[in-house]
Amino acid sequence: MSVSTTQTSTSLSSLPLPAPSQTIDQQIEMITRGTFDIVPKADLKAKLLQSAKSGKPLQVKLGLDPTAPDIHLGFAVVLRKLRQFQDLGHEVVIIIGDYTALIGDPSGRSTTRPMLSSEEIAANGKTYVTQLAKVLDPEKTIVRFNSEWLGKLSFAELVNLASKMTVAQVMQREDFANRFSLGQPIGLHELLYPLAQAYDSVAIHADVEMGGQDQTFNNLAGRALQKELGQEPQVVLLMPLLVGLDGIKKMSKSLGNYVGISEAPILMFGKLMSISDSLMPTYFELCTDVPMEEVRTLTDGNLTHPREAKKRLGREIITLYHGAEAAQSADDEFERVHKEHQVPEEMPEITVSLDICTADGQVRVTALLVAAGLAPSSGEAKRLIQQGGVSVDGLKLTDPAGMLEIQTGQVIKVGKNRFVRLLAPTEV
RNA sequence: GGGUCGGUGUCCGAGUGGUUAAAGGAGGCGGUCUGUAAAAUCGUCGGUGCAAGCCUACACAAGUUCAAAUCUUGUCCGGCCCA
Repeated sequence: MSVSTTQTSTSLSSLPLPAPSQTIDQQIEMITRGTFDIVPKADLKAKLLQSAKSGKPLQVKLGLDPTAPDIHLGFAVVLRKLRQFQDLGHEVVIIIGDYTALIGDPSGRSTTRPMLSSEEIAANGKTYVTQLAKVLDPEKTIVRFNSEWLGKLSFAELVNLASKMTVAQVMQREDFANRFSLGQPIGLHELLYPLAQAYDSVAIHADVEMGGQDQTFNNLAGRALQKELGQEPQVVLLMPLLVGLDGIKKMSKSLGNYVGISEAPILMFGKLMSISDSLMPTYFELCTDVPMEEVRTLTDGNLTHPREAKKRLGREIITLYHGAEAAQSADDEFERVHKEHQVPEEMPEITVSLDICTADGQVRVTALLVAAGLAPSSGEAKRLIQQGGVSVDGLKLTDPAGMLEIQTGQVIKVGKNRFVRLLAPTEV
């Protein structure tokens, strides 16, 4: 039986549904893992049943900004859930919000978002496809841009759409309500965002919309608008926002508390080892496929030493993105460096520039740290040295005004885990 | 359009003429302790310089003053109230 997807031209394929080996209830259980909320759960079951009966895959929507993609573990939480749908035979529709971004000039301040040209958007779209392929199945992924339908809306149509929502409804949204009560500005256009996103769901006839917990309002708006316009409303599936390495804020690149899925295994491992113990259960649940029963054993301090559990966590995650071998060697390397206090095998190498050297080949250590990128300024370098945070070949530096004779192979260590190997200056 | 309040370092926030590179908090960074966890604890956080020092900073600009984050004027941006 072949399936025809009604509304798309960019569909990468239309595969017949494989007969899933799990029962619907097992599928529900799998999908439910880690979710923050499913609204309403009963509808999800109904949709899954219906799809199984008709052989027509569900359209699972995810909306994204057209900014340069940056896939970290937090983002991957949502993607991995989408992947589960694909593994059950359903189709994922990625909507790149190029049009919503064009409207956007968020919070007005000094950071005017540059308008993206259509070429840039197309380029970003491509990048997305490659990046998403690390988690998603490209065969079952459709990428669409919302300018396709939003750009065609006439003002009259927009007004009509806008009439489906009230200000009070929009102001329910927590961030709007907060900003309003704090006296922070809210641009009128920002109120249109939920509407625009909701219309995306209408345009593609979404069956399920995935999103982070912070998207609750927008996604529910989609559900409401579909109902309003006579479509069967989508099920809204919300994933919690993964807490970042700091243990407090959500993982994001701009906060610097993230683990990118393309990062070097060793780096990933180190970052994951630094998370707070209390984060482990969440990370296991959201970032790995370790069965929940086993997770409970791993995260019970009486049954498993937290350190071992965390190492396991690191290996599991790295295995997903780099393979089991890379995971094991990252673990081994970590042991060497942190347990046996050896120098890592690989580290950045810096060739010392001649113009910071004196005639007899000496370098002021503060200048060296700055040149090596280990300190942002010489003042900071000085501080690091004074506080005993810098060592050369294992010897702590004490004099911030000190000089050093460069020898190739010298290893500079700053703080606990920043290493650089020096290469002697070369004649130019 | 009118009235009114406000714009301080990464963020929050004190400071209403000099001793202010600017209190306090958050956060960051480094040391000790550890499991590169948490908690605790000590130190540190504009730039440059080996240093003395110099430079740049309290929205922007001009001014008053021996001296301005602090006073005046203008500009820009924002909140609230009224229309």
